[in-house]
Amino acid sequence: MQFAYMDSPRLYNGVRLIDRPSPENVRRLDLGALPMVNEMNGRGIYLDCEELECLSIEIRDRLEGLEDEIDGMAGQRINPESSQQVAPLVFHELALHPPGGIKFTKTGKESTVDDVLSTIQDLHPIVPMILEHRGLVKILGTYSDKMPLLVDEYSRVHTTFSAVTTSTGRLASSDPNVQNIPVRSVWGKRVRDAFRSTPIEVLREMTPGYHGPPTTLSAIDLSQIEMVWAAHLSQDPIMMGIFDRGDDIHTRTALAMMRLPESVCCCRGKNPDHDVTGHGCPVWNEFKIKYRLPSKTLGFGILYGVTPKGLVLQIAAAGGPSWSMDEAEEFIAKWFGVYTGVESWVQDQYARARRYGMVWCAFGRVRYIPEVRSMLRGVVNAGLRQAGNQPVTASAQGTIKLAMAQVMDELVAEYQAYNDVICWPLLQIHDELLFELSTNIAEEFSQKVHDVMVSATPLSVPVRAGIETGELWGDLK
DNA sequence: AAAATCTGCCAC
DNA sequence: AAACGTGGCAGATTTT
Ligand SMILES: Nc1nc2c(ncn2[C@H]2C[C@H](O)[C@@H](COP(=O)(O)OP(=O)(O)OP(=O)(O)O)O2)c(=O)[nH]1
Ligand SMILES: [Mn+2]
Repeated sequence: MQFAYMDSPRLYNGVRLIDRPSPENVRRLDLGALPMVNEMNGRGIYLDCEELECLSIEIRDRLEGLEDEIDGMAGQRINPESSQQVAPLVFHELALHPPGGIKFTKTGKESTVDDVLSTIQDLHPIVPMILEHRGLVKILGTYSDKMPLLVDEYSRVHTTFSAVTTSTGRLASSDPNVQNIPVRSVWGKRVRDAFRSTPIEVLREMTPGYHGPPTTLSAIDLSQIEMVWAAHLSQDPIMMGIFDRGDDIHTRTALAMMRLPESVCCCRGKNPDHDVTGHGCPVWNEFKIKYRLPSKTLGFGILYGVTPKGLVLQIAAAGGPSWSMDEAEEFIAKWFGVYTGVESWVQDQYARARRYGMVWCAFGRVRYIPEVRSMLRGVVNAGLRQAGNQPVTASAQGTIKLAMAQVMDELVAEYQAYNDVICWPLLQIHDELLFELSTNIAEEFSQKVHDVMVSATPLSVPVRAGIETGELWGDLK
């Protein structure tokens, strides 16, 4: 005899989609992901230290030149890393005025954060040099100088993934953090290029008796995963329609931001001349970097409660068009006007936070939101934004954690049992899994991982994922 | 001199 | 940055 209500079907390890707080369910979910987490922590990823040492030398060289030029223009010795030296120089001695006015840090000092400086970088050549200096020091200090100090005897970097650190069910990576290896800047990408598949001679050293082929890296990345979950959770028909058609929401946002007609992005496959969304299109790569990337930030920003003021500053910092607050407000309203179901779902989360002092994700992972009881509006609003964010982010983590469990138990176990086959889970980067694989099994294994990832959580819309394979991590894009 | 804080920036 | 969210880390500055 069945009960009258529908139990949600059990997914891998008996985990369920369940719309109420459920610590038992979350426990199953998290414990299931641990075997792969442990495997990753123990295995490490090969790092080409010589490559990074060369990079460090080049960066130091560039830094010296920059420092000379900066000092020359400033007319004094100045440390570009010291915001307390940079602020008086650019805002007062050089009298450069940000369009949005000088901003202040919470302790009342003049802020020289990138977002502000980039709005005045055309006013004086010293500004872009300060910004470049900061970027290079960051890469040098955090990555190219530091990482080689952390490798083991086989030149592998072992991070520590923690599953009990975040309030959203994400993993955290530390010592070193491998979830923020640069990828967006030209210099930064060279850091990522130093993470690569193990040279065959090192492989044989690590794995005596290995007679298989060399290895390659393979990354499987969930597509627009939080937007997909937002569509599923809210059941918004427009957003669901986008994913049902296999469309790309970040690209659509980009086109809207550029104020191009809908027809441009709806003509996919029909009018190749104007179809900037087609991957075969020669302008696609440029489009992706110049417009799709900022549109990701824009779309997630709106979904997670960006204010008109915040949006204006965000667009300006990205070097985009100069919008008024009214225009930003209108864009946000228009976005929620299109995805009305998402707007009401977000409002439901706010109401839930206010009533219960907590929200929960589709797996029953709870986040307490005590901020809603504060007397301070700013604190309350921050709490409400967290309330809108956690259910989406935590649900998306459910998808990848289930995949990690199933891939480890079923696929990695199988392939590691074969002779002369390397099948190593290396890293998890929130919605992406990185493996090192013998080249002869790379394609079929990656395809199987892909299939597990996209079917781990059956949603109202298709979950998609991309596979990229290559020797260098930096090549997987 | 070491510890704590502030500010800034890398990624998803 | 006062107000998209989640993290970790480093250099400068301040406190102990
Ligand atoms: N709130 C917020 N979340 C972000 C931001 N950037 C990334 N995320 C979250 C949401 C994404 O779904 C998830 C994975 O990041 P990705 O860079 O892979 O973006 P996404 O998967 O949406 O697009 P993709 O098709 O992979 O290019 O991380 C951001 O700027 N703000
Ligand atoms: Mn992704």
